[in-house]
Amino acid sequence: MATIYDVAKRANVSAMTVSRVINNGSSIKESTRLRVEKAIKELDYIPNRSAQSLISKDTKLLSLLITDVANPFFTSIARGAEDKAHEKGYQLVFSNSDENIEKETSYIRSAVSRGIDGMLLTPSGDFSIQNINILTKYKIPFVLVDRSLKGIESDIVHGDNSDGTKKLMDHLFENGHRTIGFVTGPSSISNVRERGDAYKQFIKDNKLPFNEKWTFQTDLARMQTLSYINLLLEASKEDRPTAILCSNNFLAADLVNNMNKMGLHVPDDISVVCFDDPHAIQMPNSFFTVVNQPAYKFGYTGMEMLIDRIEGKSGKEHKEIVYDTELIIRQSTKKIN
Amino acid sequence: MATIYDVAKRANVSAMTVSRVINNGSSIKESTRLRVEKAIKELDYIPNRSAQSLISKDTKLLSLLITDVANPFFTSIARGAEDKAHEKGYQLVFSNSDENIEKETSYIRSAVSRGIDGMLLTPSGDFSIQNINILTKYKIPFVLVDRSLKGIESDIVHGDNSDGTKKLMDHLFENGHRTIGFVTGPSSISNVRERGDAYKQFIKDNKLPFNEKWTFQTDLARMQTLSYINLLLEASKEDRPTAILCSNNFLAADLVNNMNKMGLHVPDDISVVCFDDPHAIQMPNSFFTVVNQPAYKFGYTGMEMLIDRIEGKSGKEHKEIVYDTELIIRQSTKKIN
DNA sequence: AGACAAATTGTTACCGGTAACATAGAATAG
DNA sequence: CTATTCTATGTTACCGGTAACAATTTGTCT
Repeated sequence: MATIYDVAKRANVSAMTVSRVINNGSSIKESTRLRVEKAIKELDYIPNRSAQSLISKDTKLLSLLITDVANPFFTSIARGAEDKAHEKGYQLVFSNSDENIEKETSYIRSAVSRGIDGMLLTPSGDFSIQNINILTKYKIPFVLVDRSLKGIESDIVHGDNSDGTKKLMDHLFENGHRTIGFVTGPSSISNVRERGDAYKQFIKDNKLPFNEKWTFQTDLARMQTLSYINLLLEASKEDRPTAILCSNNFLAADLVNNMNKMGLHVPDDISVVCFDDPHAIQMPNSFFTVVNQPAYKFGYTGMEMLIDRIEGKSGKEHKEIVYDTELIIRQSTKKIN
Repeated sequence: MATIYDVAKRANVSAMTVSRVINNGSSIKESTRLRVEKAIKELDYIPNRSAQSLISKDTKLLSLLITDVANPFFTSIARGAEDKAHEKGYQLVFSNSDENIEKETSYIRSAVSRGIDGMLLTPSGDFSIQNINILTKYKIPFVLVDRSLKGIESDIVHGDNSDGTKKLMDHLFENGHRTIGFVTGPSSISNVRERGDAYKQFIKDNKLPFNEKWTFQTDLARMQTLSYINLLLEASKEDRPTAILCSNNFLAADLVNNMNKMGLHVPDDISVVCFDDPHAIQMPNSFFTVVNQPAYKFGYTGMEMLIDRIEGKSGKEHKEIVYDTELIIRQSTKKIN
């Protein structure tokens, strides 16, 4: 690997002059510049970023910490984030926390160690605050995506969870559903809470029957929807909810896959709706009725906010961007009498 | 940001001793180790990887260069690659080349500049060889995924394209299809060639009618399937293929989406099959009949090969891993008389 | 106790860049 | 024609670690 000294020697100048040529520093004689550029080309010289970072304190490296790229929602975030990062000359390290706080901690520590310039992240839950504190301690700018953190002031991009939930509930209500179940994640996640609150609010506002039993809270990493399904199967048909709201696409896919296995049919036996499309691209014959969030924009805009902050282009106060959701009616819901 | 010298001063030892404690170097007195560890904790010291890399010549950073994370096939590769990388203590920079050679070049150059230890990549096409040469020049280990490169010897993971194509064609043939169209990408991509060859071979072997007209080659980035559909619509029903083989999931989704818009129905008017699922997770009511490749394994195993090579655990000869494909029959195909 | 080996810790130099300051030669001014 | 200011380039030191070697302390053995 050629170093700046190799180039310097070959061009018969000092390393400093080479450095100036590379960073189009001031006052280089044309003939010198040409000689240096020739040497650079001949040696295929590429500057060593570690050495540069050691001085400049920046790395042009950003970190994207999401729970799982395989989830199309996060895939789109990742794609959006990478697009903006690339646009601005940054590169992106990505990590999957799998909703696991230890994994999150370890990723954040290595990101800091690597000297990343900033981080775009979806915290696994409120306990992630301890991890955020590492970032704060090291003065590393960060932007939250999709989930806020109790008591943490920061730039953030997310969707309108209350309104999204309401859209889903409205749709079910308009289709005759009155007993609506709720399958969701751990309440340490802000959007789970917000969606849960909106769900309860809707039930209250519309004086729907409420039975704690039909609310099922599960781990987002290994969703145990089967036990919920067993509960459904044990209940008499009249007691059963006629529709279920899932707070998350993966949960919904898992739920319906398992329902099929157990002989419960969607939407004939029960309607199912959820947040976020379970597929990244537009598909013919899509199944789920969803409230979709502009995940790509989450990533793209979040990254933009992050870079603005890194480059000192944002004010002291923190920005919050809330995107509208869009109801897409498909095959997983059905009108009932 | 605390440095090793800050820790050293606080613990009343030399920087070297701190370094030894961190890397559990030999012979440190227990009392010293404790004192140093205390100082590390108190200062929240995290070693600076740029400084370490400058000496060690490694960065524990790997690069994953794929064409598009948003494509579920690549999403799964990314997830598999990240899992293995994390297991082995590496972090992953990811980039989307979008089948664009210039983008690929620029990504590779910055990866080299960054001092990545190795690269896992899906080259955009045979012209990517010039980019591979940069890696070779800098002696950076790499592993190819999904696509090989004419005349380049390297570690590689991919699926069995010929057999996969044959499975798809067999399925169509068994369902009565005789005139089968082919929608594919540019022939500079190895798997496109292999699938195309297998397609032609099948037609020859089974003495099926062949009409060049029903083979459509398009850019994988902006797929212009509409013009193909217009061709179909112009032809009389008898001349039209009764089934189409797409060499790629995105192409198939785009094709069918556009067909729906134009009033051609799948599978009633025409059957469609393709390589790779257009969704990353198992979905109820999936639409496409596909030949699936174990994309996650592509990423996971590819990364394993890469790390083995980096760490000098692989022999001189290059390894090629070929995975079997799996035919999954769903709704996009139909038996005809 | 003295000699030597082992254990523990320190010193120096260097990795590959660049900031800050220094210097030589050319251009401009008086 | 000398003083002064640019212009172009070089020198030195340092970023934060660690390898290699040096020095000191402690332990072991006869």
